Amino acid sequence: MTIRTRIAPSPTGLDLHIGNAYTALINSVLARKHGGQFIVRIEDTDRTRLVEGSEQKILSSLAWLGIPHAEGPDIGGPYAPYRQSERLPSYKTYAEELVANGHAYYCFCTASRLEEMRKTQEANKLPPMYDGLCKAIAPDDARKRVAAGERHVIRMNVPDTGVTTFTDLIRGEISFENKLIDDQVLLKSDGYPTYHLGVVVDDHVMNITHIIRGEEWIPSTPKHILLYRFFGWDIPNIAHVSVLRNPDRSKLSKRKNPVWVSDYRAKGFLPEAIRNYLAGMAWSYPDGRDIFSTEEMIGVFDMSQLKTTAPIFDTEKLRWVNGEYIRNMDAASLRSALYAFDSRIPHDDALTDRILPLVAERMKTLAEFWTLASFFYEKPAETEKPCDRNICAELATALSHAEWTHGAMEQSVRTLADAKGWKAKDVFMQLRLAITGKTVGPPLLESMEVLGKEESLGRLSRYI
RNA sequence: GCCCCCAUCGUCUAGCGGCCUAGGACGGUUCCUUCUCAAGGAACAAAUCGUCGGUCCGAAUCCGACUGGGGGUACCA
Repeated sequence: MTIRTRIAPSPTGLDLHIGNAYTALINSVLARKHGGQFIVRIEDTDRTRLVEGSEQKILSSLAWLGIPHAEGPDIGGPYAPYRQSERLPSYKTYAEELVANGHAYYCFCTASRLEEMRKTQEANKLPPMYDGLCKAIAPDDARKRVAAGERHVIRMNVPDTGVTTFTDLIRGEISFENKLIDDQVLLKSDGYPTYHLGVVVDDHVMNITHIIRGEEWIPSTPKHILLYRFFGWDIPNIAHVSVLRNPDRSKLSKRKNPVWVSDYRAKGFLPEAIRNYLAGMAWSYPDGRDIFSTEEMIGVFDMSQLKTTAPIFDTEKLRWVNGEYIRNMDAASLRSALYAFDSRIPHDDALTDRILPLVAERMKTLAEFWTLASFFYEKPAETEKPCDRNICAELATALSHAEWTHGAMEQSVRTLADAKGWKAKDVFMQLRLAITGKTVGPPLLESMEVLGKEESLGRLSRYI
């Protein structure tokens, strides 16, 4: 049997959540390792939280990240449609089937009654659960009320005795007492399924073999197990990966951290670096190295080695990983990544290729290119510190006679400093300020070589 | 409240009963290199393996309790 995995994001955010990217990567790696398929299914069943354009963002971020899918709403596939809002009749049929054989029932309770019920339960320190009022309605009566158009939902009929157990691929056996499982709503009054019905039906119908999702879903898994049993379906393999956390240890949230993939893209992170970092959050490379490609990961990936502890998303380490990738990139790739990232960079390949060796090892993100290299393109408006007129004048004279190579220029600067009894360090700093406008940056003389004699001396002369 | 998951340096982790006086990486500190900043090299600091009990000749590794952290408790996913 071919392995089929999936992610099922709901289009309720601005973009692909980094946590979704993390589970997507793991799902994708497992499928690829076994020559299977990784699919994307959009779970747009919450009409109130739907965000315009979210689905497109999710799909494009997934593509940008380099996590390709075999089937999805954008490219179709043998199990289309891949958008739950387009599969409504299916859920209704399955829910009705459950009602017919007693595993679910119609519920006519209003929102206000449910709210009151919960308040009472809370006051009495009871777990907030549906009290089963509508379960007592005779099936014929319930059917008549539905036929008459009364507003209703369909709830699953959870047995009130026994234990539901499942084996998590990375956590082992997990059990829940049935009496603590709520009679979950399966079909909402607007005709849309809840997550629980939708996910079970579609995972079955789409032949998903491995469900890999965040650990926040562990408590609802017994409901899903029960549904598989009610339907008489085989239960797929299930694994819950840890959630990513904020530095304060709470679940990663947009209030405390950037959570959208586009945030990281905008900050100048590379997709391969993000994938590498995310992979390291979930799993350790067998030989302990921190830098590895997704292809290398696929080669040695083992589900049972997935982490059980929820890691803190460490932006510093991500920056380091990104820097490693930038340093190891070939010039052409880095060049085009930069052009795509920052529109201010002129598409002058020859010039870019002369600048890159000077700045690439100083960058941790693509965004840092401009802060490091803008002086190559724009005359610095003013320096951070005032330049010494006398030193600048002497430098201009000395350099105007020097051969325009960094070696010769260095000789000339050092000779001047010696002759005048100035500290070479100070002279270099004056020159740096005059040329680049900053106290830090790429190697000065090499930079001046790129800038050219005329431009360099021109900048220097402004301070004379 | 109730249910569930988790627990090794600040952070990410290696470790799956003896190889551990606990190894690596990020970050930090110091030094080398050096025209600045990086990168690179060297070194240092940093974990009584959450606590307490067991099991065992032997436990970071197995079991239990507790504590701590996290998650879930919706006609949200």
